[in-house]
Amino acid sequence: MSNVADNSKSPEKPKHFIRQIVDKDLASGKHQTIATRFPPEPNGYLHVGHAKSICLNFGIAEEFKGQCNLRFDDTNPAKEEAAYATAIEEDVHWLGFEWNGNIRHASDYFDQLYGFAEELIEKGLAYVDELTPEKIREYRGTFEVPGKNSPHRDRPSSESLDLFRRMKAGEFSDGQMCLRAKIDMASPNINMRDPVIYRIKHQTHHRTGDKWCIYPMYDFTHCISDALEGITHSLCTLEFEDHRPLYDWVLDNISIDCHPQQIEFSRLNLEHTVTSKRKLNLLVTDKHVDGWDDPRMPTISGMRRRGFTAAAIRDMCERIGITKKVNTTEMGVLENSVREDLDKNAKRVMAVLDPVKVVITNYPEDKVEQLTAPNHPQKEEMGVRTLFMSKEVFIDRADFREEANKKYKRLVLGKEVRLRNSYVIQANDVIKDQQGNITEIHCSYDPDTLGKNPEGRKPKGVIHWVSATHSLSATVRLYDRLFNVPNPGAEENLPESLNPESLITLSNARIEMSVKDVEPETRFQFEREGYFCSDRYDCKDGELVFNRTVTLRDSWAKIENKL
RNA sequence: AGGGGUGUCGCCAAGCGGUAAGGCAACGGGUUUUGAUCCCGUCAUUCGUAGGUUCAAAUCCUGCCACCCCUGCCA
Repeated sequence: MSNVADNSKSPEKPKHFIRQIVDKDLASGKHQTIATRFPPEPNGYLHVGHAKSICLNFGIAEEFKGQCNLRFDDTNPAKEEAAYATAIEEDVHWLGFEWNGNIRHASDYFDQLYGFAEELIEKGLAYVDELTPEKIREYRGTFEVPGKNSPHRDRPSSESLDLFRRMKAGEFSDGQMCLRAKIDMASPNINMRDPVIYRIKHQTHHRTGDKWCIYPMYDFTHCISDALEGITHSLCTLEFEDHRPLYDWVLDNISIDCHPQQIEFSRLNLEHTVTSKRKLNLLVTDKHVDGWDDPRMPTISGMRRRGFTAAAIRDMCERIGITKKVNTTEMGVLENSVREDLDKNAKRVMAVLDPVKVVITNYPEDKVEQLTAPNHPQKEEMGVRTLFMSKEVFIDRADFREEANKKYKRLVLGKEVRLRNSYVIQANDVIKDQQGNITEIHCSYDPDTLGKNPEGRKPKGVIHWVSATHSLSATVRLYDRLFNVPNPGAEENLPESLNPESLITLSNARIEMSVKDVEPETRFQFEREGYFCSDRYDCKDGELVFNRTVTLRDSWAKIENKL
């Protein structure tokens, strides 16, 4: 659907602080052109929080006619897999962004990174430490207590160099030694207390295979990768604020002629969802959901399958803005963004989710009429579709009551209602089974009400329907929020706050014929119900499966609750 | 001997010394063959708080308070 950014008619975007910085850097001539990057670690699926970062990085590059790289931060072979990388690429593309040139990998720079490490050693700014991980932690000190120097801190750089080369050659085992930057064990910033920059890991890397058994740490890798790629603005989340001095220290102390500016912004938090990789993983592993792309998951692939459009996700990211404040966005913002997109772009169709049979007693037995209905009430250019009218139709159980107050505008015994895009009918009789469940409603119709109101009156309600004989059976999955609490991430026991009704599967739904050969991932508005999307995987071979993306706004529910 | 950040409406968020934008939500009303959409209207005398500077302060200064992040050979 609408996968292309529609920025054309948003006259002025809010100037958040990062745009202001970029503006200023361009105006002052600090940069002729800007370069950003989106640097995921290929160890999980992208989620809505990443979408914010993707939109920021790619968006700002696009806006200022710069470029944005896609770079996999693959420095920890123990956690990373090629399969994740493939999924990430697909998600970024689907969101509507194009990266600059080839995909980059931190692992592409392993040779250069190694060279810079040797340079630091030669300058006396890094040393090989043989303290155990436990000892390193102990020597690091605490927030209140300064750390103390490792006994190996002042060994000759020639010795460190030799040891570092032997580390690389595979002479030592994991954890036996590591390379540390020599900065300041007494720094109030713990990241500056001689951070480890290389560690030994006898582990096959998904791209470099067994070439390396030592791998650089994030703090050493990220800034150099940025510099090597000529990144001008390195945008990251708040928790890296304390790492910025280290980012700058590394670039200031190696022979490199580029020094990107790291700028931090706050992550996205969405009410009723979690975005921690660990928690998302738990949901999948413990089968609380049906995989990473379950439509209830806040992953990009999950939201896609649910029916959210890329444009809607981008729109939400624009609306929430960029600041350094800790924030929690209400679901309403995302929902508003999808509704706005889908209202404009989704074809309308009628589907009866919980069918009850209506027999139109005065309608000729074998007559089948073909009626024409617009695909969109406001957009004529979206064309029309054919509806089949017959003696027996289905309506939704919720649209009929034997008796009701005047607020209820649907079918009531003895009263009239409009069948949308068809005739006005009147309910005359109700047939029930032994348990008292309604099995049939007998109605009469007014043949002179097609496209016009009955003489002298106007039915107050309109309900949707499908022909009992000329309609299709469908499975409809009603999704709702995965968690009942606003901030599930803060919950001690995550599964306890799961919403038991996050998925309701209706297998007896009926839908109009026009949808017969629907392609997967087609979005519709089921009139009076909500926006639905044919399932990307399960809707095939004539089997119709739809996922509810979001309901329509429901002011009736509010009225009803007040009654 | 701690350090780094952040506080403007229920939720986001502009504002950058000249007298509180906007969006979402909410609440009224109108149009409507979707209780949808659309339209119209209401919604911060006050910016964490206490002082100070100034003709003028959300914006500058000082003190206090609250919240978030940091002690992986994770990113």
